[in-house]
Amino acid sequence: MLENLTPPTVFKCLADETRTRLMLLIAAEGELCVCELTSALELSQPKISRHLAQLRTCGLLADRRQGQWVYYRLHPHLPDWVIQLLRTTLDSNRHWLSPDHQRLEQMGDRPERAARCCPPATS
Amino acid sequence: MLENLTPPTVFKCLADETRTRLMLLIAAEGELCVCELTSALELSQPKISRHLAQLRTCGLLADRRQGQWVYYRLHPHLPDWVIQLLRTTLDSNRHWLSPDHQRLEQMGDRPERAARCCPPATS
DNA sequence: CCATCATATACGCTAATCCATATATACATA
DNA sequence: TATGTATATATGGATTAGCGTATATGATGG
Repeated sequence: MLENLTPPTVFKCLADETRTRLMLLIAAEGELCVCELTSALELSQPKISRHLAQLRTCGLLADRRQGQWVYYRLHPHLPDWVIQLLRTTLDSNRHWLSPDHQRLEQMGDRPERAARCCPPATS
Repeated sequence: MLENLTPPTVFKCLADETRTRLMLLIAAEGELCVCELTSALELSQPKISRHLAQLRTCGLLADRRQGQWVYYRLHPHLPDWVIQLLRTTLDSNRHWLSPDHQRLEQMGDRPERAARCCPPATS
């Protein structure tokens, strides 16, 4: 699903309120785990998971598992125009995303994100 | 349908190959009539018309009638981030749109576009 | 008026999408 | 191995979206 990122494909991936909120929040924060996204969006875990899987399958998101948590980030090979598109949308719609953002900030017991800042010394 | 242009709304409007092609072609050309779009996209007239109506209803396009032809253009009150989004997408996907563009160029008997360049002298 | 061209809409159908609920998997800790 | 937490998927049903065909509307030129 790498180079199938034509414009309509990308728009279809984003054509759902839940998925747009997920993508913009992740674009703003860099990396978030499923439980953080579930809290921020106040939606059921299966619903969040299903939409994340869809975004992963179409190549917009990448995931990594760290312990019991799975973290999602923008796919590292995302074409530049898609990143620009997300930035533009994000920058002009902070107010629209702010409820999600606030719930994320106020969430207690957010898991530590160790692996990214302390990669293994070898290789 | 003016201020309902939230990100997911916009993405939903664009989440169809025909509508993306229509929007990008219009964004590139400024203004096109239904018959030009039908030729460029090589699709049936009702199909084109139906998608144009959808884009007009959700506020992305505006239309004007000139004689027997109806011209579509980007809606004049489109928020800036939507315009940017279209530009970004267009600039990085010219190759994807080029078959449509070529068929448009090669189309014979394209209607004259008089009204826009020669507005009435009064008012 | 009547015929024609351009465009819009109505109708019936199929296919895709989204959801809630239930269940499965993976990891951690005891 | 057994339990709990985090995440993923399967299933079935309801809604929506898109399509082709047929028809309606609206302007133009006899």
